[in-house]
Amino acid sequence: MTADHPKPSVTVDVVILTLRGDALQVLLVKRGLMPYKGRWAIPGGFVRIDESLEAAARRELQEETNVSDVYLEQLYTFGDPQRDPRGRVISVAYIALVPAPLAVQAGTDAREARWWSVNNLPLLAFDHTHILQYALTRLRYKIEYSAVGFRLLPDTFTLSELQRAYEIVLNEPLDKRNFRRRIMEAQVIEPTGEHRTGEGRPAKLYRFRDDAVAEVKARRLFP
Amino acid sequence: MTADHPKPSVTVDVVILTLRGDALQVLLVKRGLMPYKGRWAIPGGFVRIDESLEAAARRELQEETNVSDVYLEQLYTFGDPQRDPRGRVISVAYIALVPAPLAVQAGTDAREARWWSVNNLPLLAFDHTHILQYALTRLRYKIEYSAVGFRLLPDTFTLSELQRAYEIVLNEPLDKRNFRRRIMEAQVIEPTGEHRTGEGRPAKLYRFRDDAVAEVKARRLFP
DNA sequence: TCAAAAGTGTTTGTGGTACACCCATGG
DNA sequence: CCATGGGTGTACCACAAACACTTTTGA
Repeated sequence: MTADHPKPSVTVDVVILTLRGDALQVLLVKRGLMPYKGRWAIPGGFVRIDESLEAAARRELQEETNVSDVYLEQLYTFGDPQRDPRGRVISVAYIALVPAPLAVQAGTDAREARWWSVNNLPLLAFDHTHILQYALTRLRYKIEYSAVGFRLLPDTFTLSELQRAYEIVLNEPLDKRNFRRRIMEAQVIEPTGEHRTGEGRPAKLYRFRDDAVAEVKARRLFP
Repeated sequence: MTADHPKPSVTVDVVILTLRGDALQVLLVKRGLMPYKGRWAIPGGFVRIDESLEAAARRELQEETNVSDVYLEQLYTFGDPQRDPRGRVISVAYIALVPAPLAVQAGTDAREARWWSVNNLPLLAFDHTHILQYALTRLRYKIEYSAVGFRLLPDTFTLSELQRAYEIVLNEPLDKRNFRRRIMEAQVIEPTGEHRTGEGRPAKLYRFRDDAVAEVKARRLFP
């Protein structure tokens, strides 16, 4: 094999999302080099020749956040020939969901990196605005019929915290009783036996059940 | 830019599906070269340096089937370093849905190409069995909540033909009255005014309405 | 007039949605 | 004892699923 034609470069870009301060936030890095120097961008980098795509994505994630064992899903591959002015670069984009409190300080290296609310984003480099919008569409869609919402929370959480997470992602208020009933019926969480104390009545803590069937069938368009 | 590290090769592979003889069928080509010489494979090829991924997929599709204007959707990108024994090859896989009667003879060039029922497949080259299974899962999933099923039928069709298409893809029988009621309520098709004559009572012909809202919201896991 | 496929309504059950009050704790 | 957030049940409505017979044509 080994085509005699020129090969494109392949990168992975990882849309890292978390919940912070009642908002869905995304981690962006400031570009220090041309092109788009000074613009904010989705973190990413070249795929090494002997590393799988997911491994490359996890490596980028680790470099930026120091967290591992997070939800990671391939989003889409962007391959427009004009998307990078330097030449042909194909980007395999991933979504990562980081539990809220683990999303501590980002950017251990020299690069400037910070969290941005998805409701208040800067101008991004390359086609990254497009990639990010696609990621948000996918997340909002997926959270409705699977249990990815849990991946935005720590191991244990209260039902109110879980409901709040769903409300932030879906950007709409949810009914407390209906929310609780459905989530209990779905049997995707179990009580830890602990309680979280604070202002007001202490709340039961729950954890996600790893053995749970976390998907629900879509309503059929046709019977 | 242009990394100084070695670059992977990038191919597109197109899972071309159609309905033939009451079965869902996929177009496969027989490999004439090593590796996997003599094995059947999903048609594909290298992405040219100045061509988008979708353009590459359409080019492959055209080379194999001589049809254009068909449904084409990016499926997933497969990038395991070991998936091709010749070296690092990343494959961006697409699904194409070809209308039943247009799916005429495939393979204009010297290569051997033929349709295979997805229920009776040969041993495939590379990780193509995996790619194909993933494509079928996606199709079956998607046909339940969107209107892609129409893309397997010609421009005009009867309700019985449409129902049969759904039954084949979903691999389960559907109730005739419920099927007709729902599809009419969804307002995704309209009568052409013509009839198809044959054995038994002539059937009304319908066409798909391009302006139709062809997606349905998934049932929420949580309210 | 028979075979073959097209076409058509109703009933019953389940699940979704809307809605308001009492409980446990800390200050 | 009061403020704060946690926790609980029911009634109504809409949609999904199950089900069998009549109609139209060609042979």
